[in-house]
Amino acid sequence: MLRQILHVDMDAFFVSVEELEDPSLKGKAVIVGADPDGRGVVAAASYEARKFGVHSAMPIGTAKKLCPHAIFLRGQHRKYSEYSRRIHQIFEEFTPVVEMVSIDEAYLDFTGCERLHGSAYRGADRLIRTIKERTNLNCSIGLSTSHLVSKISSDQAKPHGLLYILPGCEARFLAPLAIRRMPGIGKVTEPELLSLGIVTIGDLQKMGQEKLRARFGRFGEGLYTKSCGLDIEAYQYEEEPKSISHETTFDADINNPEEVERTLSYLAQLVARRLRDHGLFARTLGLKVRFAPFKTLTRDATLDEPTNLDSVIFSNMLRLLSTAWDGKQNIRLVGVRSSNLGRAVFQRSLIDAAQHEKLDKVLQAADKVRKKFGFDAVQLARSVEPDHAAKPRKKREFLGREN
DNA sequence: TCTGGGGTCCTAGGACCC
DNA sequence: TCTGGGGTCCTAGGACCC
Repeated sequence: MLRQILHVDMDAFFVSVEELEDPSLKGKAVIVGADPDGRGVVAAASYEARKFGVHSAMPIGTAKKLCPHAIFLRGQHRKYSEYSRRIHQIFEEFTPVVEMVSIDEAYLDFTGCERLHGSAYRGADRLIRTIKERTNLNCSIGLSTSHLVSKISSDQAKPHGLLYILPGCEARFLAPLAIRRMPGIGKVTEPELLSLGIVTIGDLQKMGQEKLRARFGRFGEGLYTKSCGLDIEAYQYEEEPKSISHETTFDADINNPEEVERTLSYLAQLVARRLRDHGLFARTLGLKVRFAPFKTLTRDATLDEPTNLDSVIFSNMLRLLSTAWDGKQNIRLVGVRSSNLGRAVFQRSLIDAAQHEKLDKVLQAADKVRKKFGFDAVQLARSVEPDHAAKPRKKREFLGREN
């Protein structure tokens, strides 16, 4: 049976939600992202703003220069999640096989749904109209026999379009497209390929599997397979995270050890709480430091006993920090990462057991208070500033990019 | 242009083991 | 007394995605 895979992508999702909340924004240059006078990036731009060259991931200062008259918004992640949930519900009315890949994007498998929808094409058309009727949001859909081709064709269909690639026409559809359209080819690989005279996906097809493998190894082999429109493998849905991390960029570069430590303490607590929320323990802890000139380094430590305790994570961060920083260079960003995650109950030494049990109870109580009053209601002593705010200099709204 | 934050996956070298 | 081969784990860095 021919597979029928849809890739559904919301059009300018963050901006469109903002327009629903405030219709006066419609048709204007709107940019959702960081503080335009601070250091950050664009999360989403309206089509009007894009005419000035603004796009997501661009430094926000650059966007302001290109489009000074734009309306700059910080973004309301809760609202976006709410709409995302509603859209997800609509998807599930169309097929049981739904994979949300991000807040505004999903794969739907329509294989064998003819009795429900007629052709997959008609089903996709009805889905676009249903989403519009029920949420007043536009989306674009790519439809084909593979995830990869549908993903690329939804991009080509934007805005508010539906593109159906007939079975057997995948390679022909891809051939004229620029290599940058291919997921996995980014700002580093693109120039590398261009320098070899590879400009379009068709050039990849022509080069052939052997040559690409010789030049790029396994990555090249994958490139060839993808250029022909074949999925490398089925998408598997991971419900369990592989890592949990938090990081923060300072308003201004700093070299004050107390402030660095206070921030690490705060981040360690964020990570630890999320581990406990998931019922997970981390065996590997990582520190990330970005210095003022954007040079980034990481330091890892693997523990004998997995942990989800604030204090254990924090003390390891201090240890790693001492190996990474001489106190002289200015620091731009610090991050705390936990990985090697597992659920397994581990053995503690008997002497520690009672102490750990006490600590666990305290932490559970803290998590409860936080659920009620917000994360900042309870803090490790180390992350509280001597005289005022109980958090690092800056607390940001979520600003994940939408595409 | 002066570059966020949350992730995933890949590579490569060294330690260590048999 | 100039040297193995395979497997696994760990660390560091980097590309890429949304």
